[in-house]
Amino acid sequence: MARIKSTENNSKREVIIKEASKLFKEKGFTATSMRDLAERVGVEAPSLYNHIQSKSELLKIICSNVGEKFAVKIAEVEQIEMPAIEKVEKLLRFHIQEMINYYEEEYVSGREWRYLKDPYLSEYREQRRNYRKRFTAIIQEGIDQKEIKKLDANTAVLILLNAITSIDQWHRIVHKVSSKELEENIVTILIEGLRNN
Amino acid sequence: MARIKSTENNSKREVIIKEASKLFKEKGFTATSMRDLAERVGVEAPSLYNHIQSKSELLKIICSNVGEKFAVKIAEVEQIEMPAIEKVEKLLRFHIQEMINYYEEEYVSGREWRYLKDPYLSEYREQRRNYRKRFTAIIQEGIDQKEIKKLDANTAVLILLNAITSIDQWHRIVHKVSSKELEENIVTILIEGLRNN
DNA sequence: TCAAAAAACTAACAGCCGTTAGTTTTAATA
DNA sequence: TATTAAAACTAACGGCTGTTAGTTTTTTGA
Repeated sequence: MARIKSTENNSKREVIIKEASKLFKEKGFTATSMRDLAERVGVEAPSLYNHIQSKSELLKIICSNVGEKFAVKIAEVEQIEMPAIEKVEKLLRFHIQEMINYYEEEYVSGREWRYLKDPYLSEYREQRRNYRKRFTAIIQEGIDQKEIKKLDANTAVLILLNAITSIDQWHRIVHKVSSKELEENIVTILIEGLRNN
Repeated sequence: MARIKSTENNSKREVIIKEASKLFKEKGFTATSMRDLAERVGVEAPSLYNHIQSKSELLKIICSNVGEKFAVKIAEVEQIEMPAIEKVEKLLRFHIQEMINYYEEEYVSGREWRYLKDPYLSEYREQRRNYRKRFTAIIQEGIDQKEIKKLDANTAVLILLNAITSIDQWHRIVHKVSSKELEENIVTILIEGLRNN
């Protein structure tokens, strides 16, 4: 009979995933070895395989957790009735908060996803495409409503997303300015850049 | 007696560096093997070592070429007498042009530099710090002159630089919109975001 | 307390890595 | 054309990779 997994088991798995996120962020996915990871967890490398299937699975878990969150968020924002520019602002603030609170996971899912293996690679690519497409539609709506400057919506989305998600010095800024101030700074630059005055 | 290196020799070395840039961009530095590179160049792996010293040296060359360009450019911009916001615009346009014309090298130097080995790693880090510092000073000048909104200059610099240099889909946008239009879109969003109206 | 399951361990695998040594072929120079 | 340097080749190295097999230890549940 299959036993219910104990909380100890679950939390160990989570420790591994958390530690993998940190290492993948620090050294990059390819440059991180299972022996590196094992050392951080305090165990020999083969023991990891009692909790996970493969190195690749770790990346997959990290990426799909993040992907799922953004899929949920954009669906939520789409349904609210508000000006497009405010929807954009809502999404930006969400991105910033996620970066502040789940920095390693966000960073890894943003920059190391290309080391996913098929079929997960294709899935993740599709998920990203889908997210960008829906974000682009919101921006286009804002342009049509003259809330947002006339510009190429695709370009705008790439600029916005990359401006936030690919900063590898969050810790440095967050130490210097408060996270609230940081959020306001970013939103100011990017939203005022879009807004049609 | 040392012979003068033939142009054939020089161009071969350049071919290797160019091909390395493409591969490091495509697969990442760590995931690229010397055998991969050799295959692209049309040669066996050990033959590469007649032209270069190590894999690491390739990354160093790519990064320091890019770094040098930006060091020269910011020194040039600093010496021109013009409003700070226009200096920022000049730098942004330069970044965009470099991304359009030397995409692989820019991408690699922006995202793979962390795999440099000391002492090059420290050098490069210092060079980046220096560049950001001088860029920050220009933005601070703009804030003091009330050309630029009151915000944290450090944050602003990170946002600006990352917005442009970490886009991994340049080819996709450049195919859709002309490079001139692309430049104007980006400058519009980012400069209007900074400008104090 | 005893049986069973979970999770740790050691040993080892096949394969790839960057690179060197030594040799042969190609190309340039006198 | 003969000499010499440059650049290609093959073979091989020590080391690291993710992972499996098999075994021992620890923890769990009755």
